[in-house]
Amino acid sequence: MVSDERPLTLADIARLAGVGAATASRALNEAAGVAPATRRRIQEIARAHGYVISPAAASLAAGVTRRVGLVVPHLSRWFQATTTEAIHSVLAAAGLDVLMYLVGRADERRAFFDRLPARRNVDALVVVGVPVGKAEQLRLESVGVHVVAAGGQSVAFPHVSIDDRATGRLAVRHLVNLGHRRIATIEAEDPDQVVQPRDRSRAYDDVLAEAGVAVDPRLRVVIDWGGEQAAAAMAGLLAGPVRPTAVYAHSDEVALGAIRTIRRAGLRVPDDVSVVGIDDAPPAALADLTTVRQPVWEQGIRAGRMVVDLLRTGVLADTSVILPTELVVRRTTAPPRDSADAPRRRGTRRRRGHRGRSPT
Amino acid sequence: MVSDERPLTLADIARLAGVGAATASRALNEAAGVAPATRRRIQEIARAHGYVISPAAASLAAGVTRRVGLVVPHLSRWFQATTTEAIHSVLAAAGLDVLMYLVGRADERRAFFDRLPARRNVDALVVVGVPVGKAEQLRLESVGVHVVAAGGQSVAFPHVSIDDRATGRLAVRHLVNLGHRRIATIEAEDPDQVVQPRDRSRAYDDVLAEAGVAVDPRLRVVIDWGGEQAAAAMAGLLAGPVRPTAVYAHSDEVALGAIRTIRRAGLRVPDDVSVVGIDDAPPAALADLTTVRQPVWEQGIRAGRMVVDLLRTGVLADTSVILPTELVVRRTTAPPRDSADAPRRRGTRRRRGHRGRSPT
DNA sequence: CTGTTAGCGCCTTCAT
DNA sequence: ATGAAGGCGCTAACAG
Repeated sequence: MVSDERPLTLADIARLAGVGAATASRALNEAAGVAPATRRRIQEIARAHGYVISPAAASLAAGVTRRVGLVVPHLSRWFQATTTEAIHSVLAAAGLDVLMYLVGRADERRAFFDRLPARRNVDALVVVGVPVGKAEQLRLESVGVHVVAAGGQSVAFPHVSIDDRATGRLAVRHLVNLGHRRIATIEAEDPDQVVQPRDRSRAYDDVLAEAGVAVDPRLRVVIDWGGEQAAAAMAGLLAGPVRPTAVYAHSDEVALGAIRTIRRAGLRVPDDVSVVGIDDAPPAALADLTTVRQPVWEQGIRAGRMVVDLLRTGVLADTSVILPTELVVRRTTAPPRDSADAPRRRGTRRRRGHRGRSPT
Repeated sequence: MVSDERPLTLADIARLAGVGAATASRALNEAAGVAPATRRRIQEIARAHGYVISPAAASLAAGVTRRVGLVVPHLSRWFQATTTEAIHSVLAAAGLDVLMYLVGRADERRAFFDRLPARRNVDALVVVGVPVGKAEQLRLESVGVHVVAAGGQSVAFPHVSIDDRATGRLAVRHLVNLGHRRIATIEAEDPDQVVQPRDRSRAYDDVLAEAGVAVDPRLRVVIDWGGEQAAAAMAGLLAGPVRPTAVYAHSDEVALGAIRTIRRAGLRVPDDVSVVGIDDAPPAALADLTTVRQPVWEQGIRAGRMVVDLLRTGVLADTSVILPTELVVRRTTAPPRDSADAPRRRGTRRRRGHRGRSPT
């Protein structure tokens, strides 16, 4: 078994190549000031002997870690998982290692910023969907780690995200355009306060006001993020005094939960109730859900690039990147059946395909 | 404001506390041999000054990284994301940092094992759902990093997983017990070869054989993993010469895709076609899908503990942990409908439907 | 219990 | 273009 030999050091390689350690170091790091032939020879020897640099030593000597911390609440959430993958792909391509910090619970987040494990452990931090307060920001800055935010609204840092208000408007506007007036809204609040759905809620008020529809508080329900909670909320809505002809959900997950309840109640989607979500996560397509798509992968890519740029140059051209969203019409929305709610036309059932943008 | 001051070192803290560096080191590392009062004082000073140890220096001196590498194909897959979260929670609690290596594509995996970027970067590796061949195993061992596998069938390493064959049997047996005989199977193969569905396929043959039902190759279809592919496959099945009364899908994702197609075709689930999946991922509950639940979080926890034990003691009590799965009956499976009252589009050979009893 | 002394493996001026 | 030497910050023997 080979396992217990002392790993080769730079000095070993240098000796093998008949050069000094400094030259070996320069050669292996693609640093300037080495004769091409020498460099090749050294690299060849290193490769042949399976030499691997000691990150610890390099890090200690050079003062950089070549590591980036990824701070994210939950990987089980599609948005965060996808963003994380995208960020990782960019960082990995740039030769940076990714340290993962999962901070879903508030106490985990506090502990993270308290202990600042990232302090000397990473060169930069990417926070995905985590609220970073002013205090944390200062703390981070004073410690000299760069920070980039993705998918949140941490205006304090360079960030990339979508416009939540415009996104919500797309969804509600679609329902209004179909002729709906009794539109319920299921607002998902993150129990861990990670996501502030404020803007998605405002969008509802905006569009209803523009359409001259009074907001009926009985049609607004706030839940903890999650399909099950949404299902329960929908049950309440169906049992309530005002039955909605359409539902605006803050996410696909919520929308899907609502749909399950509607179907279980013997009602049909979209014939009896239309439902629209936000995200266009994979289950949305499988459930034929009308939703507003946000470019999740792209957000991660952009955030990753920001970090790489920051690490390379120390500065950033674009400090705020807002990506566009688009309505994806599938088969969970249709005009309301009851003509009292549909001034324009009676509900006709659509059979096939029909993907694409909505009548704005 | 933002300080460019040199970060405090252990020596600074030692001086501040009026002790030697060694004592300070011992105090901060909870190592034995420090007077309680002294220790408290040192810790207090360190905290007050916001001292943070330099991982690089500690690592270089001690020869361990206190980092664990997590090798996983995709975070966007529910199984892998959940397992990853679970593993992370255990490792974080043990004070270990987690380095993430995403190797979804075959070339990424090859590159990983070729270059072994983890080589001197981590103390151990957890591989989640990645096939590790004999060659890779030797490579890893020769480098002296511990390896634990989760959710795969890498018998070469300490591992935790489920029994895929038994799991598949649960699903198919359920359909058979309901009285189904024309059972289609949609087998999902990972295009990246990460998952080998062999055992889930065998389960189908097993149970059908036991039930005395001949396997009809026209009812077996193999696809690339994914809901969309499953939807297409289901369309093929419905258009085929033998219409199944039930479908056994290799995963929930596949099952959901199939259901969409069935519904779009104007058929009903489970009245016209029953569908069963595997996993019990969150969308399963939302879609009321009958499925076989596997304890994903638990698998991650167990794998994480294995690593921690390995790092602490160097050995492992249990080197192979197989966790149980269970059938979850929801509303996508039911006995086959009597052919007499089944409206058909094309004539099919009718077989006497054997009324099923209630599911187990 | 505590201090002193050596490195850990590499990068980086400085010479040459 | 290359080599020599110092030090990055910490831990692990040893002494005391």
